[in-house]
Amino acid sequence: MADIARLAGVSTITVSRAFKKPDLVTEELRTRIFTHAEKLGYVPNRVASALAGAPSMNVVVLIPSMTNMVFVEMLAGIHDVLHPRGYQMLIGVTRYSPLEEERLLQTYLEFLPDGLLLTGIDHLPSTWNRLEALRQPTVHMMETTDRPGCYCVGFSQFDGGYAMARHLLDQGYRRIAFVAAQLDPRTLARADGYRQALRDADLYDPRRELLVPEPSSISMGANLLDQLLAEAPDCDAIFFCNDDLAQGALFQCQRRKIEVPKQLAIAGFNDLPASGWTLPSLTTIATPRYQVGRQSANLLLTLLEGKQPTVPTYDLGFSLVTREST
Amino acid sequence: MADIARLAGVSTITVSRAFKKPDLVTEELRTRIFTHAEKLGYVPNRVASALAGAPSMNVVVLIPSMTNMVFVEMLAGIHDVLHPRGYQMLIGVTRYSPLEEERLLQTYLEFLPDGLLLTGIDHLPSTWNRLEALRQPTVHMMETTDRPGCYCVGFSQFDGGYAMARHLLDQGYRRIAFVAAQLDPRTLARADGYRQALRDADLYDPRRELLVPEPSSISMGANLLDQLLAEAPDCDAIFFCNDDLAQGALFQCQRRKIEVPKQLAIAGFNDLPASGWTLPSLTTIATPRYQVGRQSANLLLTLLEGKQPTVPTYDLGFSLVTREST
DNA sequence: TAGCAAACTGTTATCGCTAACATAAACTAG
DNA sequence: CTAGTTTATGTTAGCGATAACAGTTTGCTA
Repeated sequence: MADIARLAGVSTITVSRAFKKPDLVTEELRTRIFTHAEKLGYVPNRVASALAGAPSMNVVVLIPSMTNMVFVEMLAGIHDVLHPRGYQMLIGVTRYSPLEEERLLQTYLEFLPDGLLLTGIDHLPSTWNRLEALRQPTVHMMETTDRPGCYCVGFSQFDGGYAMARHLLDQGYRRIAFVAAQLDPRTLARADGYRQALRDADLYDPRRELLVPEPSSISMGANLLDQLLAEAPDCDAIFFCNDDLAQGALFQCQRRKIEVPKQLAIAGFNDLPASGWTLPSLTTIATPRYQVGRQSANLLLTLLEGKQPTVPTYDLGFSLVTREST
Repeated sequence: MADIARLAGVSTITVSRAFKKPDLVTEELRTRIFTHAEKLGYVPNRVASALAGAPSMNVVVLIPSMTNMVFVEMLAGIHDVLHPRGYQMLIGVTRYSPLEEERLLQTYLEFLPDGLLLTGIDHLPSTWNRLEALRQPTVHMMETTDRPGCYCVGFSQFDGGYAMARHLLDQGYRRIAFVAAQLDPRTLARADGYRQALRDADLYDPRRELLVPEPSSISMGANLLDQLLAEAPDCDAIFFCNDDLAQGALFQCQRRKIEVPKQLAIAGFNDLPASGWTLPSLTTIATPRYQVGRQSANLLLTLLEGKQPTVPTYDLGFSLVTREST
């Protein structure tokens, strides 16, 4: 920067301004500065920039897992909004642990992020306290809450669970099971929605619930189908907490020659790309995770500009996708 | 830091050392320093640290796409190695464009990364030049090359394509088609492998190739199956350039009541989790993308420590997974 | 045309930390 | 017991940029 300044016959602050606040510098000087910068192969130093008080252009993004497509698509949405605005994501993986989240937060604050994007609203009390003390804005993704002063973008996982259970009831199923793995807060909220719907219809039976803490996957879905049918062979529909499990169950039904939906209905959650193509195609809840990412990033950008968003919470909803499996 | 130093009755450099080079500070002082740091809620400032010459602890990772599970799993591997060592990933998405890659490189260098992880070896000449001029080490992922001074971790995409075509020939198929989308360099290398194998068997026929530049997906796989069978109805096997397309084709075959592999064999590439579960299960090439991520990160760490790795290139290979679809 | 505001550029003082060198104390060898 | 070495800490001087304030010039109004 000093070199450019010397060659262009200006002070370094003018070079700085030519790049960061171009309208404060006359066009002539600006072009002169840019010419010399080009010639010298100048690469601005964001680290120095951040130390001197400019925004670091870093945004911390904490997600539970990087191998779960749902969060990856959310990441893609965030990236598509932040990248054109010059922001970098610092991605942290909490492995579904609030404690790990707290640790990551601690570490990432060292990078002077301009803002934070966290998954979910189930943080440790100490995490909440720290977040409130920060001057950096935070947006919580994938769920909604009424907690005051908390910005979030998501949808009601409970309502999603309720809607699917309601759909199964509407289709005439009466012995509806719920199967879940990777029991994170969102999964549990879906379970609560399911329970409420079945209780409302006076058809709830805890023996038709199968919850395991292991990570979910297609093969886990196949396993859990077998396990559930062994324990509760009379059920006529199974609501899986996500499409991975449901797809695994569908494949296993094909192998076991269980006719879906005739003998057994299968439903999932999330609407992954393959879910419309399986045989039978999978009834599921389509969730707007890419949009959650985009909207969260946009909300954060609003906050970073110091503006007050019109509302603190965006409920992006979900939609029931009725297909052949129910 | 100055506050801690004052309270602990030492100079700031000693505080710095207590954190960064603990063995240079007596245990007594160290505990005194840590106690006060804790009490004050001290959060180190990595930005200042990087400006003063310490490593920035940032590693730039450029991948073509964030919605392709192959690259995401590679990312996961990188993350699993770098995170425990305190490094952050700055993730850039090139959208399969070398030009965009060059631009991203330019931008990310502003963050003073300690090292770079790039996907593939097809960079612009200007990108290669710039990389060679950098003092930061670079590792190229997913492919291998003999280019001198170039570190890479991957496997031969050509050999993968060849191996699958060879497998189909061995199974007795004689009219083997190749279908690809998203024509990136790795896909084209697989195509070359396929061609070579068929030419070696004197069975190559360009009319059985269908290459489209659009992104690949399950539904694209279904489309391309229809398209190929319309143009070349006599083929007895189709080698899809990846499992997404192959899965889409399998689903479409089920719908069209085309018996796989009796009437038509289907093969893919990558071995995605679902590929072992489809009906019929999918013959494919299992690629070590998670391991490529891990090994690349490890190689980079070696270089970051200033050590010379034993070899510049790691060929992690691949394996043919023979299943029901062929 | 005085008087003042707006537009542009410059000066100075950091931001928080660490490299490099300097010093002091403790140890070692012959 | 001296001289050289090691170990532990301190001093000084930046790293490369920007904020805040200070000039200087230009333009406009009455």
